[in-house]
Amino acid sequence: MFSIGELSKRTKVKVPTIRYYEEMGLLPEAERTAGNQRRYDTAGLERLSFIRHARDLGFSIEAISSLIELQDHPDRSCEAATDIAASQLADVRAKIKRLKTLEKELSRISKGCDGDGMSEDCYVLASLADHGLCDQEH
Amino acid sequence: MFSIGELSKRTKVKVPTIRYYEEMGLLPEAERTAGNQRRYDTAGLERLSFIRHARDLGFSIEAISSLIELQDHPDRSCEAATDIAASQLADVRAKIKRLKTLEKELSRISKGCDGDGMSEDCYVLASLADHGLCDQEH
DNA sequence: TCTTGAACCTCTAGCCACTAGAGATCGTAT
DNA sequence: ATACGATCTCTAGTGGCTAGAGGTTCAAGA
Repeated sequence: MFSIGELSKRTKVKVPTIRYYEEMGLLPEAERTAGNQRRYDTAGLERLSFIRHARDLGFSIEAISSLIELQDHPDRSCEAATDIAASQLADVRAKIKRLKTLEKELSRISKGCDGDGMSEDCYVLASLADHGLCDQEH
Repeated sequence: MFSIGELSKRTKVKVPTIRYYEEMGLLPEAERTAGNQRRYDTAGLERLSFIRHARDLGFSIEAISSLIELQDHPDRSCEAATDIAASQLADVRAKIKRLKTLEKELSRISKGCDGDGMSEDCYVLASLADHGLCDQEH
């Protein structure tokens, strides 16, 4: 049994975040000492590691909630879990696509400036003021 | 002179968002009718278009604030504006990089499942539980 | 001129996933 | 026994809006 600080160190999840996860129902309510401090065992450690890994991969708290539920009901869990992962993947791909469009536009705008600093018309500002100067929609 | 609703239609920025921008200082306080309703002219329209375009490109409210200040002080503005745009570009590129790592990992995890749905060990759940199964850090 | 009714006003609260801080209590080492 | 770091709960703040309540104003039609 170890403290929340120890759990935090081992998982690299900050202490208030652990409490937040408990409040959100991602972690079961921890056992307490006589003095009301939380104590954890390896089960808690594993669950928090799972949560952290999923968060790192961009899964929402809600999605993680679903995944945790699925862990507890192994029948049909794989299909549903794969769905959630696939949806997360689609999300990530959509974000990449959008960001690539932005990258193109921003690098075009940035390059447009001659770096002179003395020109009375700044291409960056002009581009932002007038969407017509853009290559694509974004 | 036109109403906030008209401005909203022309810029495709929602009415509460316009009020929010005013509160945040991105838009100057609008003139008012005798009955306290906001009225705008083309100057307001242009500034809001600028803001919307910059937001679409992912600039933060704070960055836009700086850009607007620069508009009003044309000396040295180009250098500073280019800096802000470059920093935004770097941000976007960093995000793309991170998302690409996630994409790889997620597609690997998703493919790991045989789609059977009957296997007692779900690869998605196993992968999330054990970071050691991952190819890379993320 | 009067009456609708859509558009407007302000204010508060909610979203997500935390983060920060106050002020009090606990646990452990000396 | 004391010190002091770790923990507790609670509230509020972050960014960039969005939603809703409850009240007022504007403009068009009768």
